[in-house]
Amino acid sequence: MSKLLKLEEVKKCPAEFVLAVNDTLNVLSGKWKLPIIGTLLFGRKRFKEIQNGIPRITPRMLSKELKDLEVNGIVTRTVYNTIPVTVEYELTTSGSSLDPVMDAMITWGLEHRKRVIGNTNSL
Amino acid sequence: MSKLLKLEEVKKCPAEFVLAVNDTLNVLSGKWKLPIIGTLLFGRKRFKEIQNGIPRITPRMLSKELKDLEVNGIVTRTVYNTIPVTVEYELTTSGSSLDPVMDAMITWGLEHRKRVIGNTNSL
DNA sequence: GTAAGCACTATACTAAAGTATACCGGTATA
DNA sequence: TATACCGGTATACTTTAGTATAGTGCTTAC
Repeated sequence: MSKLLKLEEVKKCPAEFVLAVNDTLNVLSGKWKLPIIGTLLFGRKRFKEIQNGIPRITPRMLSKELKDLEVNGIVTRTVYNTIPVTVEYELTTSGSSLDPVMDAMITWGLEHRKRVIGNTNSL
Repeated sequence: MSKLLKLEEVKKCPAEFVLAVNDTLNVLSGKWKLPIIGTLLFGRKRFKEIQNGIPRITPRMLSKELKDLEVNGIVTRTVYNTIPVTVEYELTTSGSSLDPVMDAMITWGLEHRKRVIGNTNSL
């Protein structure tokens, strides 16, 4: 397998296609992933800073989701042994490079709203 | 508000940004949405055809997800009064235009796999 | 008249995701 | 000594997502 596959070729291969899209979807799925990633797009932040930036999130969920993002290689967790300890979270390369995916989603979401939700006056 | 917003401007507006990305995410989230959309990318299909194309899906879930996709404007449902009735599902403009989003996801997913899952030999 | 196919629906269940509330050890401040 | 901040964890709960299994009304095929 060559080190760089063209998109067109991948699309002919449903297995790899599905795996890759699923990876992306899994990383972003859940109620709080997007707010967290969004917050970290503005730079590294501490636990409480993230929590304060996201209105109704509980520490349990924030902790859980940050762990999730960490094991998935989206954020890094750095502990400084200050007194008391300071913990900072930061997006990895993978995390930051979600930007084009988000862009595509924004574009689609806006277009879709114009087409559908604009017509029917629901939601 | 002008009829066409530049992406850069939208990004400065967290509310609209989050709404649009959430729309996209909601449309794609769930275990069976992607397989269903994927199947329909190859053209309009009947209920049983979709079911046969997606290994372990139950008619309940297929029915539920198709309804979901329909009310979200991703697929259309057409009933032909043949004997017995024929029902066909087809992607709408919005449904078909998910392509660039998927492309972005494939690209990110593949890159991410190379970076992370390639390193640690897990999953 | 029995069975099978189509396009589903109904009921009941399990599992996963998310919430609420309280608490931990350490430190520093009043 | 009492309170509060930091970065969380523990326990119990509710809600949502998904599964299992059976059945519906209609029709044609045997």
